[in-house]
Amino acid sequence: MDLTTHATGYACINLTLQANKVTTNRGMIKKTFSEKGIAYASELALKNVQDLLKIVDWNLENGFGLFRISSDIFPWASEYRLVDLPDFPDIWATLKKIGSRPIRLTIHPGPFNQLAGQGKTLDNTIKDLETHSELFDLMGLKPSHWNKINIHVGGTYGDKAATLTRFAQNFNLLSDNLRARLTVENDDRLSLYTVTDLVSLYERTGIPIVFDYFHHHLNPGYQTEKEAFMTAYNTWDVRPVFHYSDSRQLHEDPQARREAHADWLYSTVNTYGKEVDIIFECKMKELAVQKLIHQ
DNA sequence: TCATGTCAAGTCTGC
DNA sequence: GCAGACTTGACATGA
Repeated sequence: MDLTTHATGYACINLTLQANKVTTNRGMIKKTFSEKGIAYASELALKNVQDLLKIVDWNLENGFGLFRISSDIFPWASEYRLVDLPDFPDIWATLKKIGSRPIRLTIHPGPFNQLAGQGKTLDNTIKDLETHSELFDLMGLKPSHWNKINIHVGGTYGDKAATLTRFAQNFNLLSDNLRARLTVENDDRLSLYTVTDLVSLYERTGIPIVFDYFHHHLNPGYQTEKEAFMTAYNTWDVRPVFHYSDSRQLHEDPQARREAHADWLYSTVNTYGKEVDIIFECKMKELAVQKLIHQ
C-alpha cells in the first residue's frame, strides 16, 4: 500500500459481523410497509442503527478509519419524517454515539437520485438527499465534505452540458447543510460524466469531485489517471475520499461485464504522493482490504 | 429451515 | 421491449 493514503474503508456491509446477523440493511417490501407501517419501519431502523454502532466500533478496533454507511438504514424513509418514528429517541441517542466516534463516515445515495431531473423525480431526489443530510445532522456531524454525501450526476437527457447546468441550478434548492456535504463522482459508462465533465460543475458550484479509479479507466475522457486524479484532488477543501476497485473481467471472470467489480483487490493504489482516503468497493468488503494490506 | 420468486424510485445498456 | 445494473441483496412465501 502507498503509505500516504491516510485512511481506508469499505462500503455498507461488514462480512465478519454479518455472519452473526449484524447488519444495517433490514427492510421490507411495499406490501409489508402498507400493512405494518411506520411502527415496523421504526423497529427495523432502530436495529439497523444499533448494528451500525457495532460495525463502527469493529472498524475502529481493526484499523479502519473510514466507512460508507448504507442508505438502507431507514426503510421507506421517503414516506415519513425521521422524527416521527416511534423509536426516534433511542435512534437519535444511538446516532449521537456513532457520530462521536473517531471515524470518517460517508454515504452514497442511490441511482434514483437525479438532481438534474424534473417534476416528481426532482422532488423525490431532494427529499432523499435531505434525509441523508438529516442523518448526519442527527449524528452531530458538522456539515462539510469530510462527511461526504456522494452521488452521480445521473442521466444525460441527451445533452450533457444542459443537464449539468440544470444540476447546478437545482443544487441551489438544497439546504445549506446538504450543499456543504454533497460531492459528485465520475461515471464508468462512456456516455456519462468524466472527471473533466464534472470540472465545469465544480467551477459553478464548488462541488468536489470524487475520483473513482476504476470508473476512470472505463471512461477516461482525454485525461491520464494522474491528470484526472490531480484534477479531482484540487477540487477538495478537506482531505479527499476517492474510490478504488479492480476489474472482475480482468482478474476473475473474462465473461463478466466490463463495469463489474472484482470480489477481491489485486493492485496497489497510486495516490501520487497525496494524502487521500480510499473507499474500496469490492464484494469481499473488509476481508479484501485486510488481505490487500497484509499481503 | 431452506429454496425460490420477488422486490420503490431513474436512467442507460445489452440481449 | 425488457431484464439487469447501479455503492450494498434481503424479504416473503411455501414446502
